[in-house]
Amino acid sequence: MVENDLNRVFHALGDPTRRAILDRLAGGEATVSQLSRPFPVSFAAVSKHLGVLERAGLVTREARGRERVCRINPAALNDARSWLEFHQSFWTERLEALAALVEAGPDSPDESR
Amino acid sequence: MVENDLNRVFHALGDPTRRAILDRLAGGEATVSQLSRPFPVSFAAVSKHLGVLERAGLVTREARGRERVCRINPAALNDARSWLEFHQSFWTERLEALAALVEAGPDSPDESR
DNA sequence: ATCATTTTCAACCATATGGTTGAGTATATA
DNA sequence: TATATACTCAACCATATGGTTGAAAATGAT
Repeated sequence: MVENDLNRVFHALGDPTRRAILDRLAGGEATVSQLSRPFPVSFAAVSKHLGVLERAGLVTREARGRERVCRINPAALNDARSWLEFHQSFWTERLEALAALVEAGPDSPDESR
Repeated sequence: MVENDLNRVFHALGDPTRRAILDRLAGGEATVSQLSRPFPVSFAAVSKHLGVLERAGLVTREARGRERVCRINPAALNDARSWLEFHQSFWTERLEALAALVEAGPDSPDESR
């Protein structure tokens, strides 16, 4: 299920409007109309984006009267960040290993096969 | 341009096959056919995925004879990780602020209005 | 009760996406 | 030279995506 979540999270983050919505939400909660105001797309489009973000777990919508208050839920970013960090740490390790090899001496610089 | 890169990187990471390719590549470089072997899609499909990953800067393809050697380039993950960490650190700060408020005393626990 | 506001939903459209197959190109091998 | 291998490219297909507009539903205000 983490797999599926990662799909949804990364896919949600792949759209600039949705990232902008999250940026805005980082400044505090907001209603759908407050959120949609600065964007050059229709109200309904923003509502759809919020649906995508909500399904990815990145945003929660809570009814308050006739409004929906949206909040960011950065906990959903954890899996994505873990994934990225795993790959980056792998890279760091490899670079360090390479540097160690290079420093150890130019005798066996190539062990790629 | 970072914007555009983020679009491409997050979009590329949104597909499970592409993440699996990166996972595989984390184990070391591989040719396109080596990469495509374990996947239940056609050779051409994997080649396309590699194109997406390459355009996102996540993978490099280098010709070696008739083969293409693919390598992961985790440096491209930097922007994505920065973006995620910004939003998470924001969140952490807010949580800490909330915790501080709660500890400070139950007199003004609700300032959400 | 009526009207306005906020939001979602449904239908629709153009384009993007991920997949296929088949042809084409370049390199290795017989 | 002929043939097999590794790969990309082009054309095509089904579905997903992001956008629109126009109801519809629920709540607030008069």
